[in-house]
Amino acid sequence: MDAAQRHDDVIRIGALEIRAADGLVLAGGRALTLSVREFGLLVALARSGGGIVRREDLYERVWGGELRTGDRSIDVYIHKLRVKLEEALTDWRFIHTHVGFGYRFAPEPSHPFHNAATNR
Amino acid sequence: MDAAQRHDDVIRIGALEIRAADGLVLAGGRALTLSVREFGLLVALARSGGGIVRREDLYERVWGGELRTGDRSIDVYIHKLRVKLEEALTDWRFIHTHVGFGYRFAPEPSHPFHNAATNR
DNA sequence: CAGGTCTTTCACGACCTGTTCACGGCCGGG
DNA sequence: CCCGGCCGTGAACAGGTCGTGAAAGACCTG
Repeated sequence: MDAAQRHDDVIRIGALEIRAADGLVLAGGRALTLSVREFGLLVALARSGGGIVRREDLYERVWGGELRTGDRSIDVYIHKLRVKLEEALTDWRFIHTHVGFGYRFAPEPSHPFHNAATNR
Repeated sequence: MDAAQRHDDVIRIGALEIRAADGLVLAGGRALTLSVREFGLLVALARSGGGIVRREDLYERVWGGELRTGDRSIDVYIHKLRVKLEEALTDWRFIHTHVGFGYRFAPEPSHPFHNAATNR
């Protein structure tokens, strides 16, 4: 049950509670202050059931229209979201980058209990 | 609605779950971080039903085009995949080399027992 | 208008990737 | 033995992708 659980328009993931209808996000009970883009991005990610969402799809769902080559809006807002989430729920990481694929939303402890940092 | 949950695109082999559509691979529940080539190679292997895949075929399916003589890309990425799989699922070997023929994908315990006790 | 907030764009740098080399082990044939 | 083909593996390299801080626009509100 750490996976996304859709209940009408209330999404619960980890210590996050997203009320899509109200435009409200609770992190561990406290309300987050998000901008429109930040909120849209969060909802789009949270609704993807832990799968990887391609940047093109994210852009289309949140911004509408097609993602132009060179547009870095997504990166910037992913960053902003990460900062706010991290600020609210320390030692949890929600947004994971999959280079060349897109982003994945899932709660994972930020401390690597079994370090696997061997990239390459 | 979010088209994300498609069972026809999910391959399950041993403790591996490959969501070909999402570009996502779960090893024992945890998400694996693969590059595009690594993922393509894994999918190509996993879709071969445990049979041996010739290097020429692998190259054509993953890289596209013909395998040039002297090209060692496949070897390198087979290695990278092995490392990541092994790191995620110790004591299981998935990629088996058949010298002169190609590679075969199947979960086998890394410590070969000759007992009949081995189920599958 | 003036000030504040939200978005987009820019610039720089760190990290990631795919490819190619280089070296060495394994193995069967001469 | 020695050789040559085949494969494992570490490393170098060039280019691409992504993270991030800050500037430049847009927008909204009184």
